[in-house]
Amino acid sequence: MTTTQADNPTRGPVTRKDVARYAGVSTAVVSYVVNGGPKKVAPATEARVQHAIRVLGYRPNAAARALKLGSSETFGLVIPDNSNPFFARLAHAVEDAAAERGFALVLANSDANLAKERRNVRNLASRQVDGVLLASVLFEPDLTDLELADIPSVLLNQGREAPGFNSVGVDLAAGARLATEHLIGHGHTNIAACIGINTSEEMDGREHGWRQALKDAGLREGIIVRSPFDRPGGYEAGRRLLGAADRPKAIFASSDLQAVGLLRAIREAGLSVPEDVAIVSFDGIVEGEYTWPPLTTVTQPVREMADCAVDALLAAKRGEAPQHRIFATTLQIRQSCGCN
Amino acid sequence: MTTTQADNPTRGPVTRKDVARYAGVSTAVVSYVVNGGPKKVAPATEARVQHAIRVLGYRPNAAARALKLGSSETFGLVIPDNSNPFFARLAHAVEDAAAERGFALVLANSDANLAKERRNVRNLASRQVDGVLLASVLFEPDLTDLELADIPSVLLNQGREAPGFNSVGVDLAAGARLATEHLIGHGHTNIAACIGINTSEEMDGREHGWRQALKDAGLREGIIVRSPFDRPGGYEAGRRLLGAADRPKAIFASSDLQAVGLLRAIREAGLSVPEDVAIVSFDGIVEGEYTWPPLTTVTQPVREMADCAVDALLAAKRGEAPQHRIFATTLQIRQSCGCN
DNA sequence: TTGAAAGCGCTAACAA
DNA sequence: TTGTTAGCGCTTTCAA
Repeated sequence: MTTTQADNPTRGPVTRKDVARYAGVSTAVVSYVVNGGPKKVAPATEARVQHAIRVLGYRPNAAARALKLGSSETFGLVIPDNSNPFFARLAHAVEDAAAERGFALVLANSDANLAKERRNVRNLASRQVDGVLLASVLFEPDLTDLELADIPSVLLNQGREAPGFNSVGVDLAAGARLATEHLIGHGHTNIAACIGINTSEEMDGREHGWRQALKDAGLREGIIVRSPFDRPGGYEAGRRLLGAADRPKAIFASSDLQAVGLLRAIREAGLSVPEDVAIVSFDGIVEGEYTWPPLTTVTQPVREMADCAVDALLAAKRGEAPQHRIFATTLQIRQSCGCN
Repeated sequence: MTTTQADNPTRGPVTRKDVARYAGVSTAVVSYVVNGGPKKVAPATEARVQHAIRVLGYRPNAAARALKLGSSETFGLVIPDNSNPFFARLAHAVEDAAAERGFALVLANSDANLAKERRNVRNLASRQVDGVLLASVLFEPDLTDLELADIPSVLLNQGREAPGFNSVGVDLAAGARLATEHLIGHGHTNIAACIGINTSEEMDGREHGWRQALKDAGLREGIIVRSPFDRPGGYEAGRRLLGAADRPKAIFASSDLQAVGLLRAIREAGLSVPEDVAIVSFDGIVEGEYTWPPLTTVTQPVREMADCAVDALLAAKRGEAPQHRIFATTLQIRQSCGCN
C-alpha cells in the first residue's frame, strides 16, 4: 500500500499539524526542521519529517508566518511606468537584488500620476511589505504616508537629499556636465538642452550641469526646451528646436528616450546626426545601442543603485540611520555625438 | 488636551483591539466598519470607530487577514525578462488589470532560465499568492509545480493549448500570415524569416504562418534563420541573412526586437529598408514607432490579454473550468514594409 | 445593533 | 532532543 493523498484525512491544505501527525512528532519539531532551527533535531527525526513533508506535499503558509514574524519578506516598488525602458531595467535590477536577499517584490506603476502614486504607497503599506522603494514622479514625493506607515522606505532615482529618508540617486549635474563637455570637446558652441518636465519648482540637476558646463567653457547659453521624458516628448522638443531661429548644432537630452524622439524629428527634417546636429543623452538604456546613429549617453549604474537601495531598506529594518547615496555616472561614447 | 499617539498605550503597531478600546466598542464592530460588513453598525458607533481609526493611525494587518481568509489578494507574475519591452508592457498591463480587481502583483523574472522559472513559481506558491500568471520561456513549462501548489494559474503568451490549464495567447500563425502576405502584396517573392529560438521541439506558430503564406501564394520557401528573440539575435540573424548567396529582399521577423537588430545589420551593410530589404515584424512595441524606418508590425492586444488572464484566474478561484483564449492580431502598417 | 470567542497556521519560549 | 502552548491580528458565527 503506497502512501498517497488519502493519508491526509483533513483534506484541503496540508498544515504543519498534518505533517507532525504523519511523522509522529510535535508541530514544534516540524518547525525546527523547516526553519533549520532554533533547536536541533535528531537526524533520524529530521528524515522522518522531511519524508512526511514530501509525501503530504506540505507547503508552509506564508501568511501565518508573516503574521507571527511581523514580516512578509516582501518589498514594494513604486515606479512611474514599467513600460519605460529605464524603469523596466531598474525594476528588474531591484527584483534581482531583492530576490538575492530572500525578498519578493510587489510592483506598482503610478503612471506619472500623483494620486495613483499615493494610492500605491498606501496600498503597499497596508499589505505590510517590509519596505518600499519609491521612484517618484515628484521631486518631493509625499512622504507622510510612508512616515505614518512606519515602514522603511528608500527614494530611488532621487538626486536631492530628503532629510530623514533613505535615498539613492545619481549625480545628475555631474552627468550632464560630462555630456555637455563632451559636446564642447567636439567643438560645438551652440548647444541646446532638451530637459524633462517634473513637478518640482526646482531646477533639474541635469539642467544645472548643462548650464554650468557652458558657463565654465565661456559659451553663451543655448536654447532650452522642456518636454516630457518620453519619446513623444523628445520628438516634440526636436521640432521646436529645429524650428528655432538659431538652430542648435548640438543637443543635450535629459533622457535616452527623448533622444530617440529627437532622432526622429531630425530625420524627418531631412537632417542627419551627428553631421547637422550632434546629440548626447542620459540614462544608458539598451535601445540607445541600436538607434541610428547609436546614442552617446550618460549611463547610470542601475544594478549598483538597486543593490544599494535594497541594502538601505535592510539597514533601516535594523534601525540604522537613513543614508543618502549618490552614484557617479559614466559617459558611454557611441556615435550620436560625432565620435566614431 | 488633544488626542495624540500617546493615547496608544501599547506602543508599536496599532491593532484592531486598540481601536476597539479607544472607541469603546468590541473588536467585532471595528471589523464591521472596516470591511463594511457583514453586520450593520449604527451611524453614531461607526463615526466613533472611524474617528478612533484616524486618531490612532490604525492600519489593518494584511497578513492576519490573509491568514484568516486564506487569500492575500495577490497574484504572481513570472516573465522571462522585464527589460524586454514586450514583457514590460505585458507586466504593466497585468498590473493594471490586477489592481483594478483589488489584487497586487508580485513580479518575478526568470531570465530565460528554466531553473529560475521553477524557483520563481515555487516561491510564489509558498507565498500563497492567489494565482500565478506565467509567461514561460518554454513552450511546455513545467506545470507540475503549479498543479501541486493547487493554486490557480494561467499561461500567458501561449499559443498552444495545455489541457487542464488556463491559457491566453495570440494566434501566432495567423499573425505571421498577415505579415507575410503583406510582404507578398508588395510584390516580394524572396521572403526570409528570422525566427526566435525557443526550447520546444515544436515549430513556432510564426514559422508555420510564414511557411503557409508562402506556400499558398505559390512562392518558393525563403531562407530561415533562427536566433534569440532580442536585438542581438536580430542583428546576428541579419548578418547571416545578408551574407547568404541568395540575399532575401524581404524578411519576416518573429519579434520587433529582432527587427531592430536587423535594421542595424542592414544599415551597417550599407543597405536600406525598405528599398533593399523590406521588413515586417511581430509584437507591436512602442520602440518600433521610432526606428528608422518605423516598423510595420503585427500587434498583440496586450491589455485585452492581460484582462482576460486575470479574469481567468478569478474564474479558476471560483472553481470554473480552465479556458483557452486565443486573440487575434492586427497588422500595424508603417514603413519598413515599403508602404509610406 | 453589539459582543464574546473560536480559530486560521505558524514560531518560539518554556517545560520535560 | 522533543513536546506543550500562548499568542500574532483578524473574521465571523453565535448569542445577547
